[in-house]
Amino acid sequence: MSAGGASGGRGRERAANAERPTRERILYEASNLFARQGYHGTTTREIAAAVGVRQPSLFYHFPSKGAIMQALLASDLDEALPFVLAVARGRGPASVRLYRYVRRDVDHLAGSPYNLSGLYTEEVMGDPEFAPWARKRARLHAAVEGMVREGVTSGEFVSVTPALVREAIAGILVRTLVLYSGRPGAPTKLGEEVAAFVLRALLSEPERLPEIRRRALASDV
Amino acid sequence: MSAGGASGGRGRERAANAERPTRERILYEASNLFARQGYHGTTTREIAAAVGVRQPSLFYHFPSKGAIMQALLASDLDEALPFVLAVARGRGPASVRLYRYVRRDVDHLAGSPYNLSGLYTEEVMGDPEFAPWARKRARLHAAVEGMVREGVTSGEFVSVTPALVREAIAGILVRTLVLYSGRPGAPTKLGEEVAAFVLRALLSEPERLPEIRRRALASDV
DNA sequence: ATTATCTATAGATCTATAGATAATGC
DNA sequence: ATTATCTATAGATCTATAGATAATGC
Repeated sequence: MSAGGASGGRGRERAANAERPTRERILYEASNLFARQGYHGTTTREIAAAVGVRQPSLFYHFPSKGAIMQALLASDLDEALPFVLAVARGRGPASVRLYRYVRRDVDHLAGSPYNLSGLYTEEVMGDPEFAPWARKRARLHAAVEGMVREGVTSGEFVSVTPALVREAIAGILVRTLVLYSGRPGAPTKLGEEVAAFVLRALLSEPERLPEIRRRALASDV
Repeated sequence: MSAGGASGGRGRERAANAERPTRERILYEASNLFARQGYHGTTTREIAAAVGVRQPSLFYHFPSKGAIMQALLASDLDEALPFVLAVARGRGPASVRLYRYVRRDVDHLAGSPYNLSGLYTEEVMGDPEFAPWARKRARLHAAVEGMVREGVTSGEFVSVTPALVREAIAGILVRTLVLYSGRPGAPTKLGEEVAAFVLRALLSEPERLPEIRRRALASDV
């Protein structure tokens, strides 16, 4: 992900520094500070200090503080949203598709080089500056809610309030992120465990879980 | 709360205003702004505007912006923590106790006059100014994790990572709060639905849920 | 005298810009 | 010439204090 370069042919950014490019380090340190202190609770001075440069140097790499957040949002949503939409529209039982979504999202989030747990807070999602990402996030949530609703309609899932479950899933993802994002030591089967937790909570016949898990694995390429 | 009469003769707080005391309105409006914009993303000027007073007037009622947050934290934690500790230490199966905790916490949070969903964010819990409340919150989490661990040990619950489930439960509570706190229209059985969701996810024998629910109801006074 | 508000503003930030400086690439 | 950093600082906040003002209670 990092190797290819996000924006085409930059090619000479390692001028005075043989290690990771400053731009990457800004994103990394900012993501950790946003996670711990919130977006508005983090100053550009703190980000710069964590990176080891002076505060104005950030603005050589990003036009504004908000642009740092937007780069982090893009790094997650531009990959996560297409996947969820594809899974949600796919064929097969809602249970298998929801399992695939949860497992993949957890592993993707936990495996990110950044700590993404400060991105999907109300202070960010409710800020007009980030409205385009809030809309993407809403589409993702709608897709999840749709899968839950399908499962309830077909009888695969017990009778639950889809909107409530959608939020519950979002809450689980965000908090497991708080525990494990960016740090090592995350259980290798984190995605499996969280997906199993969610599916057990929903299935009318929980004994189907191993079968669902098998089918989800089979549909990965 | 005490409605109706043109102007009652309670204390002397109704000096120039027959409605709810300014202090209460500050807490109410601040809680909504904190929920939508975060603590650091909300200015004292915005709080004052929502209340309908000038910015410095807030400081007649609270010594600082942080004191507003602390009053909100106290309104929740000073009631929630003793309850969880009592339930966690109580006798009976872990399943019944966890059910009671989740149901009661959800209903308590959703029924609060304030919107409490902006309180338990990292930007607040990680701020040294609110460290005493973060510690109370940590004790609450430890009690929840303890109940999960007991259930796993006794075989009542399937084999899960207690710390992960503790965070998942916290995430579910926070997000359902985002949906329903402060507003009307919350399902009357919100606490029951969320508690059932969590217990289904954990129980080795999900068919025990109705029995657990019955026993939880019975142990309420 | 007490309660509750207001206007005015001090002092401390915080983001972002301007312009200088140094190192590398051609 | 380009890349990347620095110092200095402008301009816009934001929290909190000082002191005036008005209404009510005794």
